[in-house]
Amino acid sequence: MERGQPAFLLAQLGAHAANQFTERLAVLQLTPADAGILRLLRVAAAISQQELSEKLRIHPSRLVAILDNLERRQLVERKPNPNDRRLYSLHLTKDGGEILERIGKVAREHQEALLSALNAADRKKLTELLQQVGDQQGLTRGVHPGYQRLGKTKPADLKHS
Amino acid sequence: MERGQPAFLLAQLGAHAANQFTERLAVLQLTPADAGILRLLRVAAAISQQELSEKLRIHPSRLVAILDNLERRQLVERKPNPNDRRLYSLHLTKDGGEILERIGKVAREHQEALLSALNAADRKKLTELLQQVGDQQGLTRGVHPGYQRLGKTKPADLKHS
DNA sequence: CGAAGATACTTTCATAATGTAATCGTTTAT
DNA sequence: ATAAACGATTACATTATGAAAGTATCTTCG
Repeated sequence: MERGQPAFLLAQLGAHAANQFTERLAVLQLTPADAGILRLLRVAAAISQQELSEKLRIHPSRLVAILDNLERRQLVERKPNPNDRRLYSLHLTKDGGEILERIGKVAREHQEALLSALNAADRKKLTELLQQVGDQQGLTRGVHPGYQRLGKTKPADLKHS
Repeated sequence: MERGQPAFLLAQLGAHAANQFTERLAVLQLTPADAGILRLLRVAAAISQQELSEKLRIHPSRLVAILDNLERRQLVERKPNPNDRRLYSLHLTKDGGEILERIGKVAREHQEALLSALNAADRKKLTELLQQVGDQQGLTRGVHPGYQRLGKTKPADLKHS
């Protein structure tokens, strides 16, 4: 909770980085969740909504609307799964692949702007340290935990005037 | 947007750190906002709600309920400001000071758990690097930007079936 | 002085985010 | 074949949050 404490700095900078990236993505009319989905579909094509929701920790019911939107914009396609008609087989479209490249460009610009204070050696060192901490903390590489409500603040808010 | 990219790692770890800290605070029946307020009141006693909302970037109308809660729990006190009866003069109570110490303890435990992968030298290095980046990015030391909706995602969600 | 405007806090209201549970069609197991 | 399980979807409740109006107070200026 103090100014120079690394844990606080991490939370502070992490939020800042996420905010900045969110702003940049908005130019492409995308949210971070959208980008995460597109990125995952590139390497894990044909997965179902269930699998997608598990991997990205997005609630299945929320995923519906997100995919509706991405599909309407022709970035993603829901194909029927021949083996099981309950499941969809999700795929990146051509447009989806193209926008993914633009996302990559945005991400590189974002990172460059974010780390402009550091030289190459320092960036490398920072990356290593973060990676070590992340690994030890059991974070899945490439999956942003989001900021979901976890323990949902206990109702210490009894409202009796 | 890739696995080993420092910007992503930063956002990912920052969210993780914030989540973990939020969980630990919940044990004390406090939210991060509560903790931020208590901490600020220790060093900036007698400020008004207006000032508080500006410093912590909390919407004034939201602050009302938060302070109602803290005051009901006797952690904070709204004293009248003799010079201007529109303003409150906010103060930490004795209980507030005590819980602040417990918050400090929780924060230290949190940080220790978070950085257990790193030795002292690495922690120092990490802190320096984060500080450099944070300063260059214009972040106010000690103020968490929160995750407020910034540009509010453009309505690319025209719902025309 | 006293009216007009600004300011601080509070309240009300509209909207958005997100989770729970029910629903529908399909598949699997007995 | 029937029951249970499952994936996707929808409906609904809850919560978060900001915009704006309301109330009291202060300041400014005629």
